[in-house]
Amino acid sequence: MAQYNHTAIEKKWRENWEKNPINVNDGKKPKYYCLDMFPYPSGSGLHVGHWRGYVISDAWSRYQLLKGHYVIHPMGWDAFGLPAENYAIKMGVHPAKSTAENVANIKKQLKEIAAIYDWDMEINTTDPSFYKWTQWIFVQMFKKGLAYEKEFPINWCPSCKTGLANEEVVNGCCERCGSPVTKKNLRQWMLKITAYADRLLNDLDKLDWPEKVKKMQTDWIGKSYGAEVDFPVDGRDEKITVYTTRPDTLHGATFMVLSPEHKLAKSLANDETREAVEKYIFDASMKSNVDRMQAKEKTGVFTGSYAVNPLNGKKIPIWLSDYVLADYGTGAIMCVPAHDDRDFEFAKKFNIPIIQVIAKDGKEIENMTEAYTEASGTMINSGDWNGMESAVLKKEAPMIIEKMGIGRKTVNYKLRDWVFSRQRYWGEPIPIVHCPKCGNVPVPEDQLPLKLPEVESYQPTGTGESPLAAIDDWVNTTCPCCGGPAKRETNTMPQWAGSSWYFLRYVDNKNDKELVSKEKAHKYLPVDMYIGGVEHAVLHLLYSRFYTKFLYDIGVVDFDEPFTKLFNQGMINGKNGIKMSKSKGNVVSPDDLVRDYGCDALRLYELFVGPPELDAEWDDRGIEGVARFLNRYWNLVMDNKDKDIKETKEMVKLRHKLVFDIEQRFSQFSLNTVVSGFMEYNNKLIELSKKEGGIDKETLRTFTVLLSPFAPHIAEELWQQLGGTDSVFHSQWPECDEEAMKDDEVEIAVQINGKTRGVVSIPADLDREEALKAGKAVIADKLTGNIVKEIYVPGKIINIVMKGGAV
RNA sequence: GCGGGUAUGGCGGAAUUGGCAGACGCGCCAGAUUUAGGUUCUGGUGGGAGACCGUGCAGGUUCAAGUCCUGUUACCCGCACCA
Repeated sequence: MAQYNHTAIEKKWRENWEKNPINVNDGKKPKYYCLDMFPYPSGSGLHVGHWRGYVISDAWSRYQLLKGHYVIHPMGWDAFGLPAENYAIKMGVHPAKSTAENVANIKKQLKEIAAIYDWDMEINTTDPSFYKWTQWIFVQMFKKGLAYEKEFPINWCPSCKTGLANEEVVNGCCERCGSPVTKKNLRQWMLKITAYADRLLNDLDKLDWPEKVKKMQTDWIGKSYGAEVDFPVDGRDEKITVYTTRPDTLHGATFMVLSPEHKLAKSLANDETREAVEKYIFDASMKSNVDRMQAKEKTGVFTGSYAVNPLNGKKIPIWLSDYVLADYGTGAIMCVPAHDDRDFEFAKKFNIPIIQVIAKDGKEIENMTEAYTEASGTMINSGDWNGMESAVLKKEAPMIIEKMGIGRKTVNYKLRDWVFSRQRYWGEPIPIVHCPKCGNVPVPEDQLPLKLPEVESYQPTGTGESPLAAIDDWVNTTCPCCGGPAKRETNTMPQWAGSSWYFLRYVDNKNDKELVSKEKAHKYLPVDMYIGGVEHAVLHLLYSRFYTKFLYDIGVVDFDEPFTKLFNQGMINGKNGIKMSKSKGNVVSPDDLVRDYGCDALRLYELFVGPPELDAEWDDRGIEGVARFLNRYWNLVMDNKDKDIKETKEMVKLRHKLVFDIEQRFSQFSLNTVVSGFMEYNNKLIELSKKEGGIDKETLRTFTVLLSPFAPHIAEELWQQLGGTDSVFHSQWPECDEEAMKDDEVEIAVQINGKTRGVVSIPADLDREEALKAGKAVIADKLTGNIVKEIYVPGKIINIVMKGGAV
């Protein structure tokens, strides 16, 4: 058997498409924007796992192209930030240099995929013409009061020597390097993402995104409804306000706990408790996130002061404990040990009374061993509230409290404002000038971009100052407002700054007047399909939504959600599900596979390896299967292209079934079964061709068009071989005629008591009586009992329910 | 602890959504071609001599369950003292 020469064919068409682009904007076709999450130019290059997402998005893009769209399918580089900078430091070169080299290398590798990227749209976040607009957006946010300065203890990565956003801390460790995160008191630039919390939450409903991601964002925003209650401090003027979601249990509060960072914490101590209180506060300040999270047992210290329950006047002790977070709610809680697990544990440990206020199963629990946390049951031990249903009271209590003047209804969010400055070199300089007279003044827009200066030592200092702070003649400047001496902000932006809006820039990447023209934004955006890994669920994907909403508010774009549909592809792992990494030595490079089997075969195998949304294990041997398939299909077409086979009914039927199956699976994103479908139908065609002496050209052309989004080179070549004059990608995606694929005869199973005993071939529309007769004839010898019931589902099954007799 | 996912041959995985479980591929076995190996081609391949048994486990609904319901186990992922 002949072998097709993938090397020659792929080279031929690669060059041809370069000269005659297949995806052209004629201004008439509807647009379809299919976007990949852009890569950061790492030094280790692409492995087969990276290919997967790019192959999925390219197959989808070509499918949209064949369906008559002008497809926006761009690619660019997320080149600022920690990974790029850490790599540069490791290699001992300037990040600008290593980044440029890595971009060139990955671009070369990316071209091997043969995706229909429009390289005229290419962007790079480190390009001043790009980050001019990243800075511009920051200035707009500053003007609207959404970018502000604040000094407080932030998450600090001692290894990366920079502050981190909440979203960048994973299990108490740095998202990038895995080092345990500590706290550091630093002056920071913050973005007020919390101002958008409700919109970010509510608008999730409009998105066609995986439920998992929506859920992660919902949880991250963490909206809760409850009440603030003011507890006077006994014998003093101050009040301590607590936040609770269970105001119904207010009568059961037997103590109060403040976080050690609470502003009243120290002052609540008396001469007896002062030493212990100050020690506890100091110890807590020394603990890292990881220590604090991993604490197995609750710790705490009594302050010596009491609060007064405003509802019933009872005095309750005030404690300090680090299980209360300083920056959530009010940093203080009322504790109802009978109805909260944590409070229960704390009360048990420190012998604090436990008062049950909700009856469980109608009664009070004797010898309580765990908290009763359900909001269901009748109120007891609750004064006026006795006899009410806790579920009802839970909703009404905030209003009752508000009327009494002892508190108010309120909502809370887990979402915090975004720590936006980094004490690193390789990022966009924050375009702010600190003037002793005028305060913080943004760099005037006509002076943007504020270029990142050349620096001798770009290594992080670890002092909380960025390396830029060492460049005196850059730091010292004049105030744009008053002209007096002033200093530049020396922190840089996080990597997420550029990636939060890059997708807007592709469609107008050379515009030096605007971030994107209104006209183009309206015409080409938002993104219809966004493809990438799930790891950005609460990082990039949340930040991008925030940026888009802001740009919508200031009139830059006319939509407020950036990505209409999102698809998360699964990861590709090495043997035994071990993540591919250089250190494990299990990285599979696509380069050799392309050389040996061809780009088309690798593209198919990337999809065939498993359901695209699930993780998969890479096994090199599997690629042989798709390579064999391509070769068999090649031979089938080459054998038949010069024969003049007339189409038979059988061929027409098969053709329409093929179109139906592929279309259905493709549109549902079941790409692994699309590939198996090609194999299945190829086998059927080969069989049919043997039976009938060949296959008609129309069927082969149809198959070839369907195959083209997946294996573009071989499809293009065979399309020409079958007489195509224009590119296969300028042909039409075939449509299925459901009438034409209907079978006259169907094979259906004949069962006795649900167990298959035979198969009968009958006309598809045969009536019940006839069908049952035919079915029973097949299994006549087994019908030895009394027939109780006969089931016939046309096209599906015959089932004879029988009592007695040998089955 | 809370939330989500997964469980089917030796392996990766199919199953038109309740209708012949194991499509398709890998691997394996046999045969053909070849001096031989590789490639390619043809056939076979869940278990069991068998009646039959088989979709993590135990029940249930149904004429019929991988699919629906109840309970349960294991693994993976996300969040994690958010009051």
